[in-house]
Amino acid sequence: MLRDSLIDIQVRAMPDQLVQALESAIVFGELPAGTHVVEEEVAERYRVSRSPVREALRRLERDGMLVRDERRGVRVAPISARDLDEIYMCRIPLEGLAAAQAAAMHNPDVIPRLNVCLNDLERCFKSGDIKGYFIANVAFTDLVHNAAANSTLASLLEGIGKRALRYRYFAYSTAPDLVTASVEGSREIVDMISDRNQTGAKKVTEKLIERSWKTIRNLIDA
Amino acid sequence: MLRDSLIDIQVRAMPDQLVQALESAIVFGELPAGTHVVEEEVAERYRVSRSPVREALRRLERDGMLVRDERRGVRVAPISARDLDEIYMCRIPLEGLAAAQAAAMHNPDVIPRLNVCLNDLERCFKSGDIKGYFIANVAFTDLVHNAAANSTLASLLEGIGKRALRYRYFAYSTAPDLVTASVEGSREIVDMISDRNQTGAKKVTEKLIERSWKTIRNLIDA
DNA sequence: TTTTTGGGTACTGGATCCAAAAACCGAAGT
DNA sequence: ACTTCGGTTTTTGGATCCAGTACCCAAAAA
Repeated sequence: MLRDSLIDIQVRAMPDQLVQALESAIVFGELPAGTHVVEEEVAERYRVSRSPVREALRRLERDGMLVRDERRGVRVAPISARDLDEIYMCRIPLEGLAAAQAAAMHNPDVIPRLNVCLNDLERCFKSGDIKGYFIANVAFTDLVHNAAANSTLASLLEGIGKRALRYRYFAYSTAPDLVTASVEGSREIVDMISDRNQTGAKKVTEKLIERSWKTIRNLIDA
Repeated sequence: MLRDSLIDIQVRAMPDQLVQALESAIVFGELPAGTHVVEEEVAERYRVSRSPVREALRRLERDGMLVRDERRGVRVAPISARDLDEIYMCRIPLEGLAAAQAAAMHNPDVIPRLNVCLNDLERCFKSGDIKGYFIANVAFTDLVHNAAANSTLASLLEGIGKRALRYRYFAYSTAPDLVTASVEGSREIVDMISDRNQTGAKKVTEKLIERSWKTIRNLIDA
């Protein structure tokens, strides 16, 4: 039908786009921690009214990217060692579970897609394209999350994954050589998933994240 | 001044109140799964405009209590064995982590408070007060979550905890004797926490939740 | 009788609008 | 010079308005 071919012109709802835009601005440090975000300004900047902006801000608040002072507006969430610890403590078991489930499901056509991602990852790593590396990395983890076939788990991970990304971008952009371990680890995870090795996938994933945690932590403390 | 004495009647923000109200209506089955929730009706029912209602609905959607069909509004999320499985699969490691952290922190004055909760739990159980039992149970788990001193973890658990509550209320109200295991398990958890036994607390918690999962699952399948 | 089409209705999503709280600023008084 | 008070401005939070879309039903066409 004609409708079917036209229907996806309306790609995404407006608040989604705003969330996307603000989110990456926060992750990539264009909006530094603590910046006061004013509804009216965002609305003007993106040529929309305050309604969709308000919704977008609420969502970002819920994801922990923004914090709200009642009746005083929102500001970009501060980053801190404490916050980092909280996030990673939660990420470890959840990412582990996702990897294990992905291995358990063993959807045959995710392996090639994971490999494609892996290549992107390596390419960006070698060419020193930090931002590109992060895009590829998000795509990779998203694939794993989807392969786990648990939308509840996926949405939990999406939220804290983004928060983690802030710290990771901060860490990797100050010490670019950190990505090495990440690339290796990702390859190991793919191996475990294609072997249907649930506990293996879980263990490898948890180790990788734990290591990432420690490394970032050291960098922040310094 | 008179104004000052009146001003704090407005204890919480309006959307919060709406979330609270709708949430419990959903958990306790007053709004059955699939019910179409119309913004205008809710607004009229609670004597507010659509703005705060919209925000409340967005939040409930985000927590998985409501689902949205683009441009067609929201309805109460359907319940299903699949959904139950997703929730519990996530709850197990997270609740386990929370219990372990609570044991690690060992804030001395949470133990008596947990015991108070435990008594409430037992009393409601004995008098067959299902709804009261649930209130006490939420208070209990909230205490554990707070004792873990990880607000990120707490907020993750708050979200899926509520979704789980729907299933638990459904299960317990059809087979009231199920609560027995829950009361015992809760006591064990308190013991582990006061012994500062992290792995023990984790194990016991995970077991308890896993058991609850299986039981509810059987009931749903039937 | 079944399918299509047109109009009417209902509801969401976005844009204003308005009130009230908080931040800002400047003048007066200590 | 420093604080305090009062008015002004900014900005949030809630109410209302308007446009666009999906749904329903009835009438016309096949």
